[in-house]
This record gives sequence, structure tokens and C-alpha cells, in this order.
Amino acid sequence: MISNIAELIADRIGTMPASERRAAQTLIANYPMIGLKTVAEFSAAAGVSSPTILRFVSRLGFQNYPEFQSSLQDELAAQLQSPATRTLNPPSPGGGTVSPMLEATLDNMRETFRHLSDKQLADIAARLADRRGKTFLIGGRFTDPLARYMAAHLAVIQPNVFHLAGQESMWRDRLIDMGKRDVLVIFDIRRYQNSLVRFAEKAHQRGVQIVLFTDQWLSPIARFARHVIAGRTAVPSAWDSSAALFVVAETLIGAVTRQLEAEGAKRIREMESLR
Amino acid sequence: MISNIAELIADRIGTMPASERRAAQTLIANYPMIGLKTVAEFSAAAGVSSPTILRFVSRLGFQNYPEFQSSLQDELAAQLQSPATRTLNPPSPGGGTVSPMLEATLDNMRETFRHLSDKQLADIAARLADRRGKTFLIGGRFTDPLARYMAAHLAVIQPNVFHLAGQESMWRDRLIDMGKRDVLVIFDIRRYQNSLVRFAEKAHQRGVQIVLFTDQWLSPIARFARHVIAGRTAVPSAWDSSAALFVVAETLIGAVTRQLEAEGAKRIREMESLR
DNA sequence: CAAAATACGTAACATACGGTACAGCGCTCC
DNA sequence: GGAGCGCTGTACCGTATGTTACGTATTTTG
Repeated sequence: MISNIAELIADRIGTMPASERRAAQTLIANYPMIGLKTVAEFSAAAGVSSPTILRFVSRLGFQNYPEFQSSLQDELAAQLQSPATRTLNPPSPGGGTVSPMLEATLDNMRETFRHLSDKQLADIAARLADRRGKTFLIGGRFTDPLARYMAAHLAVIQPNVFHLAGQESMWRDRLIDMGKRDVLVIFDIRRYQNSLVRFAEKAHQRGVQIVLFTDQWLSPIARFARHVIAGRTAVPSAWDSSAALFVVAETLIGAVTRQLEAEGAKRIREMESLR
Repeated sequence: MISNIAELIADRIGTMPASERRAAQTLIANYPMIGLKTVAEFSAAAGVSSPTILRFVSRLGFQNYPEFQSSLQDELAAQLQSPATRTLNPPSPGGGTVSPMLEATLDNMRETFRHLSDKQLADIAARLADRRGKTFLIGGRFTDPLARYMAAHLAVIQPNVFHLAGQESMWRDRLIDMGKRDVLVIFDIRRYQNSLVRFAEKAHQRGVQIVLFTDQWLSPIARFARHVIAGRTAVPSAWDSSAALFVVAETLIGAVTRQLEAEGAKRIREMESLR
């Protein structure tokens, strides 16, 4: 079974005329980057003419050059999705139900944080730590618990943190309390919920700053969001995993806490004395 | 020092107008593949117009789109050369808030699962999949969202799943519905809550099987529990992390789902049709 | 050794792509 | 409330890019 273009070339290079073989060799030598450049560059690098490159990709079975490039890109994307571990760690011979799930989850987290800069998190944390406005949190069918989790922590270290629970009509009415200085944290992964999208839009219209936790395909809410956190969710299970988003949430909670250190500590002590 | 485009974006995303920010977000979410496609495809994916994409890359300091693409390709090529330096966000020596937190969390998970056997998880999953009894879930101050998360999923694939919410008196009254065939899933990490301990004890007296999610120091509820899952919670933050427990929960959800495959699938379809 | 077939590059071509001008709109700031 | 500015998309343009036709060179075969 031939699964990638490199193998395909190795398979057919024997049947190719001299110039096309040179094209094949240059591609293999600079795989796959040279194939993503223009025909002209490719041909120059291989020391052959453009038509030769085109005949070459055509011989590989592609209709045209762009199609060939797309194929290379897909291959590359698949590679980038699964970082080193996938190829390094054989899928744990024990074949338990645990390992694959755990491995995938760990990968998801690494991958999620790879796309997340310190600066971005710091920005969001600063926004959440800004005490001039209120903070609202809400989530979808399966992600609402994440919103609750975050709300539970934030509420300890600062006032004016509200988790929007209950019926849609309930939180819709809260819109009236929201304004420019306020922040709305939304969790929404596939399948995206229309009610949330509508809500986000209305909040956005009121000038509320939206922080969105979503999956890599981006909820439509991204359209209205000031900050978007895209977590990986794919695991070998019937369900998507929110674990990566959960960890991002915890990281943010930690960052906000640090920023509010001084006042937060006082507040926590005060709260303890009340319990 | 900014060494790659992703960082560059993170650095400047704050200064960008809304539409360009959307472009930036979609690029980060699908980094870097989207940037290698045509302007038209990129713009479509981001839901903005082509000129916005061009303004976006121009704002990043590139003369034109092809130059931007070349830059992405170079970056990609460098990555492919040395798999070791794969990381987008280098371990930020400046004491970034991200890395230590993520590393600790990943360690926690590995450590948690190291002490968890396939058999143990399978047993618990079997118990939860047993449809003869009811399943109740509850958590503490910060962990209740985990109970909710688990309940939300389990409730989709089987009947008689109940999350115990609200006041203590509320769930105490539910004790009367609980018996030998029922399962009570409790989340309790430091600082352990007396109310939960009392509740667990009473449930235990009624013969309810308790599945406890706790930290490595074991909540006193472990005394009454049939199954104990001890997750690592230590992270460099003011708070404990529930992430490891979260992942165990997801793993369990997956396992139960697999066990109830047949009936579960039917149920899910039925539920879809109701929505 | 001749004739045919194949391989290869040059040059002309069409189009899809990146780029730009401009107008409408919303927002902010007097 | 009005003027100004900045953002964004539509429509159009020039061109770089992939593609094709064709003629020459090279190899193959009888």
C-alpha cells in the first residue's frame, strides 16, 4: 500500500525517462518543500524545463500541478498534526484502552500549547484580571462544566464573576448588564450551538469583549471574539476531548491569580474567615 | 527575539483591526498550512475578503503574499530538518507562565495513569455500564464541574444518570432513592469537604457502590469507596490541578461508551431525532 | 545504417492569482 | 450631533503561473 508521494515516486522512478528522474531525485532530496514552490523554481532546481516537471507530476497520476501540491500539503499537515511521539512510540503493544487515549490526550495538549504563545495568555489573563468590568462565563452542552470550573476559581479571587446557567432565556436577560468593560468567556466546541452563537453576537454588539475556547475548526463565534483559544479535541473515542481546553483554563486561572496576587491573597483570607 | 511567524503574530495581534485578527486566528489555528494555500482559500477559511489577508501579511512586515509564503516554507523546512526543535514556543527561558504549568500537568497525567491499571478502569467502566442500577455523580467546591462533565456524557448513552446539584439538603434527600445496585461517583480533592464525607458515609451504609476521584493524599471518603482513583494535582500555581482527574474521567466515559456501543448508538440516534 | 518513436525544450497561450483603487460604512472624537 | 478617520469589501487590473503545441534532438529498433 502506497500512502505518500515519496513512496509513490520510489515505486515509479524506474519507469521514468532521464529528465523526469532528475526531477524525482531533486524532489526526494528536498522533500517535500521544493514541490510546494512554483513549477519554474522546481524546474530550475532540477535543471530541467518546466514541461518536464509537469509531465513528471502527471506521470505520478495527478491531473495538474496544483493538485499535486495540495496532496503534498495534506501529507505535511497530517505529519504536523501528530508530533514526534506518534512515530517514535509504537502504539503500546499492550493494546489497553488506556494508552491510546492518554497518548492522544497528551499530544493534544502539546499541540494546543504549541499554538499558544505566552503573550497571548498573558493578554487574556490581564483582561480577566482587570477589575473595572465584570466577567461572565458560559459553555455549551458538554463544555459548560469547564465554564463552571473556571468561574468557581475566578470567583474566589475577584468579585463580579458570574457563571451563566440555566435556560437560554435566563442568560439572554443578563445581556442588559453587560457593556464594554465586561468580558464574556465562552466555551464552544463542535457541534456548535446556535443559541451560543446568537448570544455571543448580541454580547458583541454591546461591546463586550469575548474570550472564546473552541476546537481547531473554530466555532462561528470566533467571528465576534477578541481572543480565540483553539484546542485540539481529537481522541480515539466516540467523544471529543475537552482536556486540552481544560488545561488551558487552569493555566489561565493560575496566571490571573498571580496577577491579582496582592488583592487576591487578602480576599482569600477574608473568604476563609467567612466559611 | 521573534524567530518565527507565529510569535510575530502573537506579538502584533493586539494592534490589529478585527478582520485581520480573524485572519491571524485562523492562521494560528491551522498553522501553518492555511498560509501555504492561495489568498482566496485563506480568506474563505477566515471568512474575510482577500484584501484583508493581504493587508494582514503586509502588516506582519512582508512585501507581498509570495514572500510571506516563502517565509512559512523556510520555517517549515527548518522544522523538518531537525525534529528536535519542533516546538513552536521554545521553552521560554524568561520564565514563561506556560511551560512549567504544562510540563507539570503532563507529568501529573503520566504519573496518574502509571498507578492506574487497565483492569481497574475496565472494572469501573463495567460497573458504570451496568444498567440495572442508577448512577449518581457529585463533586466538591471546585470539582463539581468534573462531575457535571461526566454526567453530561453518561446521560447521553444511558438512562438513570443523575448529577446531584444544589444545596446539601437537596442531595441528602436523594439518598432515599439509592440502593445496592446503584453507583455514586464522587469527586473530592483537598481541602476535603465534610458535607461530602458525611454524604458518602450515609450512601455507603445503604450499600451504594462508591467510585471516588481524589488526589494522591486520598480524601477520607476513600474509606467507604469501592474504587479509588488517585490523581496527581500538584502544579506550579496557587491552585491544585484537576486536569489529571479530568482525563481519567474522559477515559472512563470513552470506555463506558464502548461497552454500551450497541444500545448506546441506538440511544444517541434517538436522542438526535428529538433535538 | 535508416527510419521511427520517444524524449525534451522553446515559445506562445490562457487563466487564475495576487494586487490595487475606490466607495461605503461604522466608529471615535470633537 | 457632526466631522473626520480608519476599517472593510467590491470590482477591476496586470501579471506570474501553469499549460499546451510544436520542432529538434536523442535513442531505439528493424
